Order: sequence, then C-alpha cells, then structure tokens
Amino acid sequence: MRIAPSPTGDPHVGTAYIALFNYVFARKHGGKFILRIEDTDQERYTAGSEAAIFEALRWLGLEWDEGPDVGGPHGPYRQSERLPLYRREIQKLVEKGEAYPCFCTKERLDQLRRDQIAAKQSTLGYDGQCRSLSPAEAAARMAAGEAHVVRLRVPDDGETVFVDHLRGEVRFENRLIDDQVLFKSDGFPTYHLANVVDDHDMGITHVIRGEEWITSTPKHVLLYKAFGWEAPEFFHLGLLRNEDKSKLSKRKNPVSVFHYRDLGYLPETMLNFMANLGYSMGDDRERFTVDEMIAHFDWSRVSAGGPVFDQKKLEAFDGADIRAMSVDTLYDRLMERTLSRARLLPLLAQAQERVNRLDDFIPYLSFFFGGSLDYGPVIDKLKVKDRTPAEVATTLEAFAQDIERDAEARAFTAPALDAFARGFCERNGWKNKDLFMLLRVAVTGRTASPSLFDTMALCGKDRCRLRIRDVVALLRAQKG
RNA sequence: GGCCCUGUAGUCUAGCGGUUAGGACGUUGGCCUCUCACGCCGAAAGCUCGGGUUCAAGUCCCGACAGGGUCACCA
Repeated sequence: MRIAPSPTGDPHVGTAYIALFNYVFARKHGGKFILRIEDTDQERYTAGSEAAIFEALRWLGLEWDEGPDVGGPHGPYRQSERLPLYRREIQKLVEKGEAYPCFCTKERLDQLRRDQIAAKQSTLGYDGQCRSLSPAEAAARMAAGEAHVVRLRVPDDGETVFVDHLRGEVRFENRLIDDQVLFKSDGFPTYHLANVVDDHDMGITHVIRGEEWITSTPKHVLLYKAFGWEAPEFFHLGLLRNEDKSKLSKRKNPVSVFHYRDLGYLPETMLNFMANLGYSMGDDRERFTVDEMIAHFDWSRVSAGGPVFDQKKLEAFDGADIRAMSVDTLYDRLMERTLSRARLLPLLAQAQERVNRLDDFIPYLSFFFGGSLDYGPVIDKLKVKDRTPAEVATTLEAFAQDIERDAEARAFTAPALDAFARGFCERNGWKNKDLFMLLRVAVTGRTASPSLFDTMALCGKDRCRLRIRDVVALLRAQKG
C-alpha cells in the first residue's frame, strides 16, 4: 500500500482521504503503508510542500511505515532521487522494442492536435510518426543530441482489461489508447513510468487511488506487461466533490488540510467524517474511530460514487465530539493547539500596543480565531468609491488566486504579502489605500487592526482565504 | 465530442428478489428553558426514466438520460 502525493501546493483533503483508505487497509492486513513523493514535475514543484504533506498527514495521525523522512528498505522515496532507476528501466523497454524514442517537436504535436480537433476527429492523440524509425536512425539522432522523449508502443488492436475491485472488470480498446510519453525530454520520467517502476520496485501489491486515475490504469497495465511484471490490484475511490458535484476544488471549497487544522477541527473527527464519505459499517453506526474502522474494514463496504464533501456535517460531527469531551480534556486540547504559547505570543505582541487592560486582550484578538465573521456592522466599508460590488468581488477573488501563483506570497509572510499587494494594486490599477482597507475589513471584520500584513500572516492563509471568499459571496449577493 | 466510471430524500449512506425503504447532516414542528445553544420527542423529504426477467425488482439484464472523470513532455 502506498500514498504517493506530489508536492505541488497545500496538502489536499483529497490526498488525506486516499491516504486514510490506504492506511486503514495496510493496518488491517499488516501491510506496509508507504509515503512516496512524486516530484517529477519540475515546473509545478513548490518548495516546502513536501514538509507540508508530512505535517498534514501526521496531524491526522496517518503515520507511514516507510517514506523520505523515516527511511525504509525501498528507498529513496522521492522520485527525483530515483532517476538512475528510471533510466535503466526505460532503456530495457527500448531494447525490447516496447518503447521508442520520439523526436517530434512540441510545435508539431500542437499542430497535430489542432488539426485533429479541426477535423472533428473523435479520438485525439499521437499519430505515431516516430514509431517506425529504424533503431539505427534513432540511435544516430540521439547520439547527435537531438531532443526527444520516449513513448510506449501501445498495441493497435485488442483490448486491455483490468479489475477494479470496487467496480469489477473495466475494458479499454487499445486502439483508443495513445502512445504515452514515458520519459520527458528534460530527463525526468512521466508519472506513468515512475509510478509503475516504483510500485514494482517497492513491492506495492495494492494500488488505492482516486477515480481520476482509472483511465490511465490500462496504460499502467500495458506497462507492467511490457516489463514482464505482475500488476498490482487496483482500487479507485470516488472523487470528493463540491456541492455542485464537480471535483472538489480550491475555488469552491477549503481544500487544504491546514484549513481544517487551523480553524480548530479535531483530527480524529476529520478522519471519521472522511471515512463516512464512502465507507459504512453496515449497521447504523457512523461515529467510529480509525481503529474501529481498521478492525471492521472490508472493500465490499466501500461505495464507488463520488461523495460531496459536506462542511455542515463535518461541523456537526465536530460539535458532537467537543460536547463529548470532559471539560478537563477540552481545556487541554484548547491549550495544546488553539491557545498554545507559540501561537499566542505573536498575537499578544500585536495587542500589547493597543490594549490597556489584561481583560481586553481576548476581545481584541478575537478575529485571529474562528472562521467566518459577521460583516453586518462594517457592511458599508466593503464599498469602494467608483467601483461596483461586482468589480470589488472580482478583484478580491483575483487577489486570493494570484497569491498562489506568487512564489513568495504563497508562503504568506508579512513582507511577502506587502510586496505582493503593492504589485497587485499597480498591475490592476487600484489605489493601495482602497485595496488595503478592503482586505482589512474582509480579514478582520473591523476598520482598525494591527498592520494589515502582519494581521494576515498571523491569521493564516486559510482563515484569510475563507473570509475573502465569504466577502466575495456577500458582494455578489448584493445587487448592483 | 470519443472513452471510462457512477446513479436510494438537498447531502453522506444502509439495503445485496418479498422491508411500513433504515440511520446521519441539513430543513421543520414541539418539549426543556430567563435567552441562546445543547439535549429530548415528532414531521416533511428518496429508489432518474423506459423496457424486460420473475409469482414478486430499489435490488438482476438491456437501453435512455443525468452527473462526474479523462483524453499533456501535470500528477
């Protein structure tokens, strides 16, 4: 069993969801739960997100047996550190004729795609131009240093069948499967190659992943066959959804595990809630621990549909669990996370300059805690001179989105936010004053607060994002 | 659009040929109560549609429809 996230942003609840099922299944059968980092995409790689994945999974208590930080007999556990292995394996495939080098340029492929779309061709894909290159010619061109990728030679006829243990037999016609790129011209393997090679090398017997992978599974099966390896068992879990049933997304929902952690949801409740999204005990029990789930776990009780991630129900579960604690335990939990010394100290430093009595600290600092705010008292402050509410909403939304695209601002530190916000105003023709006040009101619900960017940094990205989202919705709901 | 997956109340689910279709969130009525919340009791709300198979179908088969995913030198 393994969970193999790629470090490309904040740790996603979908990753945690899949991890839960991998973890439970591994524990149930005494197998190993392996964490492997799939960092073969240099462009999307973001620093720090690997550590964030560790943090998120550990917060939930989903400890792995082998991984980059804990080691194990199958290391290394980062794909970027396994490059020689992929090179060796792809070489074997080429020698066997199961894969071939392809010298087609990006431009030619783009053009090919456009032509296919223009011709209303139902099946898009590579036309196989380099398939028939003689080994000698290919070798010569490679020796000349010509840029190339390596593709899998997918059979033209027949079909590839595999069993998904949640759905039964799934069949794909081979002629509809593209000659997948296995090795990129930048010297990195693609997901398909790295995944198959690693799963085999690490002795992965059961692949539990999201339904989004189901259409690439035949490619993987073909790859196992090309290598002459036995394929693992496959289980594709339904995808977590937004309320409108589309794949759970940052646009429409808080999807970072840290959002839930930082707003004070209980990790064990998160786990129980996610377990209910797809798993059922069979009786009417829905409140259970991970250990109970492990003891009970059976694939026949897992449903294949993609569940909506219902915040309301999570909230209800969390409330019930809070109520079930002794006040003593509640105190400990609160101090340990919400009112920890580490968290409080920087907040107190901010309040110290603005507060006169000890008792005023808590009310003053209130906006650093909790989730959504009541904008009733400051509703008028959400207006910006000469701009429509719709315009303001769009700008706020763009601001929140663009932060993610900025390598510095993404880290959400005060100086980075400051620089980013100023740049954002310049790019979008906004006065600093206008945007800053708007943000202040959105994030704090007040017109007076500590320095905006310190405040945002201290509130945390997820809390800010939630509130900005709230304000955007509020503005859109207003007419005009 | 091609291919693939899925289809029980608004949402998460139980059901695996014969049930008054069960539970939970949400919604809602009431009780409790100085208020709110909690708690307790109750209610409304569901088998996507159409064909088969069968004495009998939410349960099996086929088709339609709907939703989702996927068609990259991203994972």
